[in-house]
Amino acid sequence: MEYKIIEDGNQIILKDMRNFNPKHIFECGQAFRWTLEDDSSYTTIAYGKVLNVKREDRDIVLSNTNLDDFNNIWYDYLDLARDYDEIKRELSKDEILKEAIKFGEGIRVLNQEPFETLISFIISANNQIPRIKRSIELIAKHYGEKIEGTDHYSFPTPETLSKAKAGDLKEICRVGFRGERIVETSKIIARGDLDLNKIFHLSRLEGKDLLMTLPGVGPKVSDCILLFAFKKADAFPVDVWVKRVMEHFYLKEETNVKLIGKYGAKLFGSLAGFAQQYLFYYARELGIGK
DNA sequence: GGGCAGGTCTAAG
DNA sequence: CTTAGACCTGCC
Repeated sequence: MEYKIIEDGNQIILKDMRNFNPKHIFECGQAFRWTLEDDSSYTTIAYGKVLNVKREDRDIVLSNTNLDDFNNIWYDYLDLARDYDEIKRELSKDEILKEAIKFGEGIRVLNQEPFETLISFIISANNQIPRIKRSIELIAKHYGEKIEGTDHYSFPTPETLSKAKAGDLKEICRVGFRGERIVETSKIIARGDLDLNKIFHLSRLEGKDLLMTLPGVGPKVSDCILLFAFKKADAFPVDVWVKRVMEHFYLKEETNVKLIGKYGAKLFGSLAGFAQQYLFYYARELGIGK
């Protein structure tokens, strides 16, 4: 580990932290509960806690936390055990990825909570980031628990969401036609008919088959959940942006998403998920194909 | 006002 | 097994 960890009051400071750019990490479409503050730091609610993250020169400052939470929660959540220099070195053998990495050099893939990730990406279907974020905040506010001493709310449990009315989700939380899918999926999880934690021990393809039995979870959403919550780094979610960037730089012709998914998985192998994040950020920054 | 956005589901071919 | 159409919503 090339950086140093320092505890200072309610802060944890990662000294000389490389491969960690908050904008790249929190605005690359993998997480929806990070908000940009006036001081250009980012705040999130996860694992029932509120965390603020700020880059200060060469350091990353995590505020409103302590060493215990850092070790038990944030170290894994922020994927701090992973060697991104090595990943970038490997992926840079590909000339296009080498360019993409220049844009999103500070990207990391977060390890998020399974149920929240599941519901969040059901909401993401045929949707836009600002609206996805708003719906998730509204769901937390109406169905989650207030976090003591703050104005923030945790994301609700499967049990709570399984008792929600699809109509309320639609009218109050603005999720539209995804309301039924959210309730039905929550019921399946709450009943224990599908044990999400089991997926940690499955291969990507086995996990994908299991997730796709849930209402609202198709090929793209399942890959996102596998990558962002279950550490399946070989998952290669193909959304419209990845489709555009792959067609533009690699395939040179219109190609259906299923084929692009196979192509990416084969080309990038066990690092496909990281490649996808760099390419996604690159495509959006450049507005490729728009 | 019609079109479209970080897909999925359904009903057909 | 591949492929159109519909689908909530909010902003252009």
